[in-house]
Amino acid sequence: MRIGELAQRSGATPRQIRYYEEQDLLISARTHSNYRDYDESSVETVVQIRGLIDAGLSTRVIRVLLPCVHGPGAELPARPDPVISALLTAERDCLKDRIDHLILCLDQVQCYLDRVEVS
Amino acid sequence: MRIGELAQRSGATPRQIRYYEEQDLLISARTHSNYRDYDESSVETVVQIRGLIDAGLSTRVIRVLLPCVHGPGAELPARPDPVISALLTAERDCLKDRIDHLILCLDQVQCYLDRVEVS
DNA sequence: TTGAACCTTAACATTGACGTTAAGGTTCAT
DNA sequence: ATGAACCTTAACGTCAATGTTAAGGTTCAA
Repeated sequence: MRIGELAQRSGATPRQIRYYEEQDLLISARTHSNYRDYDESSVETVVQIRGLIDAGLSTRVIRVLLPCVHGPGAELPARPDPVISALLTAERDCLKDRIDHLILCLDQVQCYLDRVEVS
Repeated sequence: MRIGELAQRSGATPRQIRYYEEQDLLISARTHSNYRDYDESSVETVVQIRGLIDAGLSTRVIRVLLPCVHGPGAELPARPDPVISALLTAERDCLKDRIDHLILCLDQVQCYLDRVEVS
């Protein structure tokens, strides 16, 4: 599929998709006329990226996370890189903190809404 | 306390604190010499703001959330504004999605780390 | 075969959340 | 009473993620 369809189906803009490719989060084949050509799995990938970016992660971090975020069946690196592992461990801790904070925030917002609703 | 102390105790920079004030997330009294003057509760507030911004929320959203995020004992508006409520409801749903996404991501990163660790 | 709707690269513009610098006033220990 | 360490406003710089525009090539239905 071409970039327009991928954009529609993933909820991103073509500009964003091109940017993600530029940042090495995504690759594309090319048609004979140099149009980007995507397969079905790209939709899922772009949705993933959008979710992570919306969650506040940078493309730099996503670049590292993404290969590990394709389900428990994803390919493992032949020789696991300790630098990557350290980076991911740090990022995991960061994610935990972020999640805790958001949950706290969510609870408080919900609490507020409950009180307003009832009154 | 003055801005330097608040910065130290909250873990923010003076620049950030001034920015939050500019964005109406924070207010300050002034000394006779026009220095910003904060009370103890400001520390907590700035920490809150930092957490929310780190979590990916914008100051525009935080401006609405913040009055509702001061614990279950916070003051309720005299006449609850339906526009605010709607905004908060939308933001709550957004937070839920964000949290779900992050948890999924965390699980996958953890799963990856587990597999690398064991090998 | 043409024109509307797509695609390409390149480049400049914008936005949010700051950092940094400049030019000056304040506080306080010595 | 002075100098270091604070504070003020104002303004310009930066960075990531994206919008926007320009100048063109491609596809396809009428």
